Amino acid sequence: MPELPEVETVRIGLSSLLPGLQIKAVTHDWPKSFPNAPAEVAEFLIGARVSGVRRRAKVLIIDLDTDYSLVIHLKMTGQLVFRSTIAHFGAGHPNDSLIGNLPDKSTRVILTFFDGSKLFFNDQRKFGWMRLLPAAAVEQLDFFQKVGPEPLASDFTADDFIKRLRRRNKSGIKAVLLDQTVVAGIGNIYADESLWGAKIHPEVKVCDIPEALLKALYEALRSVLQLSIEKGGSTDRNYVNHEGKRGSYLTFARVFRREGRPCPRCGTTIIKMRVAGRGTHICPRCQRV
DNA sequence: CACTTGACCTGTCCGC
DNA sequence: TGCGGACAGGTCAAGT
Repeated sequence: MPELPEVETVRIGLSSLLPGLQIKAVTHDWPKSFPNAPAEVAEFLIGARVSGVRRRAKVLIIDLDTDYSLVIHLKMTGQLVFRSTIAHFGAGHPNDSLIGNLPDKSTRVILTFFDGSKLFFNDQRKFGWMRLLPAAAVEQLDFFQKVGPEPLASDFTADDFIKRLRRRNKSGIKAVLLDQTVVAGIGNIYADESLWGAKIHPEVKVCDIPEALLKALYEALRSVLQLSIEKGGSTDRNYVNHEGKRGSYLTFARVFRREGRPCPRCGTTIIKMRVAGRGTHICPRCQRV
């Protein structure tokens, strides 16, 4: 669920809060959430100061002044919530906050800083993880070696996009969009939204899609991702930002989670189907190619 | 090789 | 009300 716009929203939030903070303590209740703790934690995490927060694909990277980095993948239900003082560890406004007192039963890791603030890594389904790695080792991770380009990078062109799609010419377009080695950061929500935008059926093979439609898909994908970042991402069930607040993109979604409701373009009822093993939302009239 | 399926997990929702 | 099963869907590994 956290896809590129959700992780980017968290990055933006934490970038204004974490740099300069010094780590005092770490607790973790679920070994797989922090698999290489505690081996190197005492030496390279405790006492370290945060020097910056980055994102690559759906991965968040918290850089430390020990030349180590915390690499974090939220997978489906991960949350990173920052609370500045004990007084604020309680619930936020009920209208916009999905979580209350922290830690709660899905808290896996807590970073405590010397000023009393805390960063909570919550993960209901325990698929997410956090790893402490030498900064130089981060880009050597198998995932980063294979992951495709950032779709919002200024130098990522429609030609680049189409060339990469063409390498999977015989595969269905949705499966290709979800393949992180083709383009980074796209998940189920933005695959469905961008395919609707370009009027492409998710099961159509790449080789059967006209060039002009692939170019439209490039434009739709970039504008959907950009809009979602502006709206703070999508909150379907679990996603919250660094303040524990929901994102509002789904208010603007055209097809995702809108089965049974009219297509905003032609009024045809949106249907839900299964493509590439995922719940997939389409307008059966608009998306016929 | 490319695709599909299963595993990793928990919470929610639906039908009986 | 309780209970089993389907479903949610990011990524990797194993199977077809």
